[in-house]
Amino acid sequence: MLSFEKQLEIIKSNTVDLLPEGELENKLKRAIKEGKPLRVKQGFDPTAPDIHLGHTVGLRKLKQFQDLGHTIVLIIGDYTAMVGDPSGRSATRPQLTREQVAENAETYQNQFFKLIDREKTEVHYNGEWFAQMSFADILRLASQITVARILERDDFEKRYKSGAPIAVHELLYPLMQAYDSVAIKADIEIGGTEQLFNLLTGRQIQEAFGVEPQVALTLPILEGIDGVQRMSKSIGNYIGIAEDPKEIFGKIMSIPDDLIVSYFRLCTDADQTKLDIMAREIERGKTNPMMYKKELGETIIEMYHSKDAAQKARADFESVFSKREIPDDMPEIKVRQSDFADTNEIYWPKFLADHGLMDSSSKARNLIKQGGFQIDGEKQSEFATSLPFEGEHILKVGKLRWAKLIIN
RNA sequence: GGAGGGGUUCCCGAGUGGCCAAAGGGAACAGACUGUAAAUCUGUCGGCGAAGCCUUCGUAGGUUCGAAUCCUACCCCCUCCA
Repeated sequence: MLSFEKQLEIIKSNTVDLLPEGELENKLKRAIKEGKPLRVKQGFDPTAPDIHLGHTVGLRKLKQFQDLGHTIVLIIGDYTAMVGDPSGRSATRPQLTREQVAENAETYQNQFFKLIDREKTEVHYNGEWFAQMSFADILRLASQITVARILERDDFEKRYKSGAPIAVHELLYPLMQAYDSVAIKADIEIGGTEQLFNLLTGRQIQEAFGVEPQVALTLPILEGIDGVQRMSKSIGNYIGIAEDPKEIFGKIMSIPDDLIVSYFRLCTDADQTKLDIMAREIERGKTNPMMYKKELGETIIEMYHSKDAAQKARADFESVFSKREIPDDMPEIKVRQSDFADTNEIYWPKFLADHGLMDSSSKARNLIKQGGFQIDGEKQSEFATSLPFEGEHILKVGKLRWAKLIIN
């Protein structure tokens, strides 16, 4: 094990809250002295099966603990998923069925262990204890906290005041998460800043059940690629680690520039010195933010896929978007001249819609009007091309869609 | 059980008899610009081979020359009082 000071430094990096003051120090000292690793918990509800960069902030912190020799305890919240964490939510979440949860949990775990050493991780489903509980047990648990206390939370308070509905089972969520900490005797629990209440409730409930209270460690919340809301699958502003490298690279390139540094900080191993230099250079306009964004894209793809994939994704992006080259793989559309014999021309709006390049011919017509349709690199301003039209042609529809048209 | 509020185009949200394919915002898309799929600006944003027509405002009927707007029934959601 590393020295106390060194460990503390690593653990504290990037954290927002570490409560209560000084308690981590005590636990850590004791752990080192007794050679007994800390039990570090984080739970995930398998509400959606894909892990995205937002999740990796916590997972990477767990990894640090793991590398320091501590024990990671992963809770897969199959029961809590049936409630849906109300944290930061303004509406009741849809409840999932057992089947959906089981399915998601499976996919989820496979992705977990891209970051964390499977061998050294303890995995629990919270169904392990919740499925056993009787109604009397639930009452006992529920009696440990007051409604006022739960309603203190920002999100509930807002919903309550604004008259938005709060279902009773939602009130149970913090207690369930807290009880997880009792069940696995967590020393530390990790979560995003919006989890602070849940984490602190954990302490209270642990105490009530005679377990030493955990330390609450919160991490910054990663913004989604829209740069506004937190990264979340349901909002659709996420980058999944299992996504296609090209897709990841593209999404990274589309994040607002002022997110670059925080993405580097929270999602990569870049050290503080590098982050400082980067922030300064971007601010002074010394380096084009694009350079860092590309580096970010490569770094992240390399972490979850491979160096090759990273380089390829970058090269593809550069050729298609920077140099405006034609991509090497594009769908082919094969047609015959005789297909258009009745009008003796190809009417593009309909053609593009029929071949799935546009949603509808109205939209296609607009796109052509706006100059977004090219044949062999030439903007088309006419809706139709008269017939004899043969051979291979490259169609560019908007900025992203390409197709090779083969007519004979 | 009682009283009240509401369901509008991808989302939020205006609209209370014609001027409404429906304000505004967001998202999305396109163009310009840029060594970014960033930022910014402009435009488009139900469907139809452009006129004009067709289908949309919870569902089903009805009133009217004409309904998102009025009436009836039904479904769903929410709040408050008990």
